[in-house]
Amino acid sequence: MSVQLKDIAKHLNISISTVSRVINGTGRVSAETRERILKAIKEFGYQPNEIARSLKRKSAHTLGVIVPDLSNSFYGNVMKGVEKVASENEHTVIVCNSGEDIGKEEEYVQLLLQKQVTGLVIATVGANMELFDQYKNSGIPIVFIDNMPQMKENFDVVTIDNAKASYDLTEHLIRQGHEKLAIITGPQNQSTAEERLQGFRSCMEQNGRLVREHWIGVGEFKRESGYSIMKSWLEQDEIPTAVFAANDFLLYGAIKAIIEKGLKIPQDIACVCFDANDETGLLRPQITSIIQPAEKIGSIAADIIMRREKNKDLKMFQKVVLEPTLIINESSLIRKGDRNRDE
Amino acid sequence: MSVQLKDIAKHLNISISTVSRVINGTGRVSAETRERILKAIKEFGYQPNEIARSLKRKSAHTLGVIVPDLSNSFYGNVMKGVEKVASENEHTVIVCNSGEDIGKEEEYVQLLLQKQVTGLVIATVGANMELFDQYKNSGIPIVFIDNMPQMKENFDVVTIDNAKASYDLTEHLIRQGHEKLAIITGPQNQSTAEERLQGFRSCMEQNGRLVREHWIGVGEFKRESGYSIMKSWLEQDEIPTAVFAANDFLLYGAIKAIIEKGLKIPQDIACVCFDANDETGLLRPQITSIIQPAEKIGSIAADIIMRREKNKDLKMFQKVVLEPTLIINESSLIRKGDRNRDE
DNA sequence: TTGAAAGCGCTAACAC
DNA sequence: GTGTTAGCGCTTTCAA
Repeated sequence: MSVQLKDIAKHLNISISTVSRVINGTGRVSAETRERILKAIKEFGYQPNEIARSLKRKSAHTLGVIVPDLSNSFYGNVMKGVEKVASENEHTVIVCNSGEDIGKEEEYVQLLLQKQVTGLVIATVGANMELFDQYKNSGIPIVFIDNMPQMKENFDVVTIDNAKASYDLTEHLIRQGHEKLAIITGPQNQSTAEERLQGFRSCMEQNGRLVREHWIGVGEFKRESGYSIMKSWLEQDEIPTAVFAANDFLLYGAIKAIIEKGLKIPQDIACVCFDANDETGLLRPQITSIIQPAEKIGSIAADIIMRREKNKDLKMFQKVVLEPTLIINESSLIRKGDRNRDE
Repeated sequence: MSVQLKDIAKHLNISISTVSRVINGTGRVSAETRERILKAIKEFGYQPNEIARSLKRKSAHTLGVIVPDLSNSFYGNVMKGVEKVASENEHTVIVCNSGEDIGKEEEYVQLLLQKQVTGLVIATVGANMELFDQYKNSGIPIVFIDNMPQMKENFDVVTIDNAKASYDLTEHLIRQGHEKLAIITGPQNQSTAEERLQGFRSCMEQNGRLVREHWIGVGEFKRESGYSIMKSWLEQDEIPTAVFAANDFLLYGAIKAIIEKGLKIPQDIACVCFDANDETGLLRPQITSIIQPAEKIGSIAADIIMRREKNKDLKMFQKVVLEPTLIINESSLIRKGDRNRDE
């Protein structure tokens, strides 16, 4: 495998450790030999073998990240944040795409453990705690983002207050005069989906609104789910005047159904959701949405790991709760007298 | 570092190598000892140290990927494809975000080399070949996607025919009756940007159209570039009737300028671009665009590396040219009599 | 069928 | 200042 320490040591007729010293800038070496070594290194195109270094130092200088969907721009931004901080700290990052498959997630957790990652950042799609037990006694820090496991007390967490954000979003709809609210959320074993429903519920109750159980749709955080759930509602006699979707894809699907039915947004049905971050500026209608600071979530998560690496015996766990942004747009704004009631 | 081979060997009073054998399923071991070992492994929660394995086998079972922007969904999809194939072959993938910074890209190339990656997939932002020289004699395969370096003969490549796709897109505009075409492209040291301009040019010439040099805008593959270039054109007396953007962000910016000016798409200015893959279904106008098979690009690139790993002495390099899809949408379709000429 | 031992490429204690 | 040497945790000959 190409050129290594001993090659250049032999070439210069000096010991391997002297060469190592100048490479690592550790210990003293005479200016003269240093020169010769540096020259030889360049000449030979020597590159230290990071695997060997990692084995020796017992750290791969690597973070592991597991997300449900790499092509989703929310996670893309999370990755960007993680990568940035990792790189600033001379670490690399291994990405794993669980595809929302809990089995796959589990394999990855294991694999990353074996790869001796410095820490793990994970947007889990389950709530299974046993999975993470091995991490606890391996001493490898693990930071949860987005979805939380049940026993989050023993781990670091960086997230937003989903219930509160959901409450605010719901309140916005109620303030707009809506009585008939429907919600489409995701798998209830994912905490985000569950907390967003909770926030919706508590706001409705707080405001004396009736939550109609048949207008609680549970889908898969995908466009198809949003579409079919909305479609089924639209086939009934009474339809909601406002729809809250727990993420953007669910809403895009719902909107498709609404448009196909010939209804107007927001006049017939107002729409709001999480994560509709419009990077194009061309979405129509423009969506009222809770925007999470995705990149920041990633960078803070990575930062926590870096901190733990420097301070191994940190016993306290932290829960970082970031502030999302509520962006109010045309999809939920009713101009006076502009509304067609459906009955 | 937690439990290791020697621990369970000692516990069972057998040799380390026997334990290794049952873990790897290599060599014969009596059924009885195998049982005892398996039991102990489970009991101890033993996890093999992949770093040590990698050092021994001289392969990290890892792919390196360098992309300009992880939050861009095109690259997100590429990553997804790479990760999928890597995972199927029991490899992990290290991601690096160059941020379109050639210096950073260079550092990453070096770093990944040191990390002993099995192969490198890169969407380079430069055309600098020296950078990749070290790879050549390290024997680590490198696959270029998206942007190509100058001397692509010595490397594998998976891409689309940018010039042809660009030609087709331009031809579509000409067929729509446009005479005054403008193009906004990216940095000319990126082959995609350059080839797309080339394709535009050759189509214009082929069709006897004059290419107006002041309507060739060169920006940065970002929304701001598209906006400012378009804006400057709109401030002049004569404005184009059609705009071709070399990627989606450039176009989104251009559209912003067009709308601000009070002009209509496509009636006043028709718009087309590369990579406007609308996953929301809500973009208005819907964009006529060349869509690249991003995930497939990633998976094929990874596949090439996996193949090279199995067949080290493969001397031939391959150039895989994938077929993109031209999606024709309202942003460039003129209904008869619907056009306002600007002079 | 099992064990001893060499060694993957490097770092770091320890000696000179 | 420089060299010798003992590992890091594992796989894999080679012997027994």
